[in-house]
Amino acid sequence: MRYSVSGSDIILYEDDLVLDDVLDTGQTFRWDKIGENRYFGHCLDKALEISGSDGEFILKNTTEEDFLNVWVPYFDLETDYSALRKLYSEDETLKAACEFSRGIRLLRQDSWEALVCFVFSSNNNIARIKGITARLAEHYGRFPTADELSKETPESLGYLRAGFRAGYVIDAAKKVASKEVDLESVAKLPYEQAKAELMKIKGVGPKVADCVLLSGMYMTEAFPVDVWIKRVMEEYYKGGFPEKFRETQGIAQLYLFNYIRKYKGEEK
DNA sequence: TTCCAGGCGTATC
DNA sequence: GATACGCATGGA
Repeated sequence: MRYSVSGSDIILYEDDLVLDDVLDTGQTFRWDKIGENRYFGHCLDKALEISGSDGEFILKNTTEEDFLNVWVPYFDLETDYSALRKLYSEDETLKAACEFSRGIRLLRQDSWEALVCFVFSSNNNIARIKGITARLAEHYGRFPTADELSKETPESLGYLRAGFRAGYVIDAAKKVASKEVDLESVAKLPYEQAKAELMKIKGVGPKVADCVLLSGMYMTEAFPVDVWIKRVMEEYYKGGFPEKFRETQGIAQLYLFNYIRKYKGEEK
C-alpha cells in the first residue's frame, strides 16, 4: 500500500483492491454505488467517496489523519492479500474463487455497527438491509449509539420497516448499552467465548455472531455459514474445511461466498 | 399470486 | 441435539 496527498484528496495505490468486490458483496450495507467504480458510504459517522480501479484510487475530501486512522484500518490496507491468495491457491476451489474476485478484502468494521447491520440481515435481502440501515442513520442524522437505540420500541422504529428484527436490534442495544454484553471486552475473548457472549442477544445466532466476530472484531477464524456456504461445504468440502487455513478461514469464506453466489449462482 | 431473502426463536421429539 | 415452522417486509 502506497499513498499520496493531493489537495483535499488521498490517492491510494493498492493492487489487491476492487471496489465492487469489497463494498457491494454483502460484507457491509452502508455503501452505495454512485457510478462505475465509484462508491459513497460510511464507517460509523465518517463519510467517504472513493473511486478508482486497476490499483489506483481516489479518496475524496478526507484528511491524511482520517485516512491513516479510519480508512487504512477499515480497508485492512496493512494486510498482504496477495500472500493470502497465494496460500489459498493450494486448494483448487479456493484458487478458483480467488481468481474470480481478486479484489476482495475483509472490511474491519465497527463492532456495534456490524452487530446492528447483521441483525438486520437475518432472513433478509441485501437491498432491504441497505434500506433499513440507511433509514436508521438518516433518522438520527448519523449512526445511533447503543444508548440511543436502547430507548426505542418496536413501534417507534416502525419507520425502519425492519419487521420482526426491530425487537432484536433493541435487545442488542439494551445489552450493549448496559454492558451485559460489553463489545470491547468481547473483542478480547477467545473465539468460542466471544461467540457465546454475542449469542446472548436476541436475533444473534451462530451466523450473525460469526459475521460480527469476523468483520466487527477481526477474528479471522470466524467462519459464517449461511445457505450459500452450506452449498460450498456440501459440494467441495465434505470432509470439513482444510485445517491449514483455520487462522484466516473467515477471509477465505469471503472469496468462497462471492464465488458461489455470483458465479455459480448465474449458472442456474 | 407466490416465492424468497447472508437466520433465528420456539416448540416438539 | 435434531428438525419443523412461523416470522415482517418488499422485490421478482
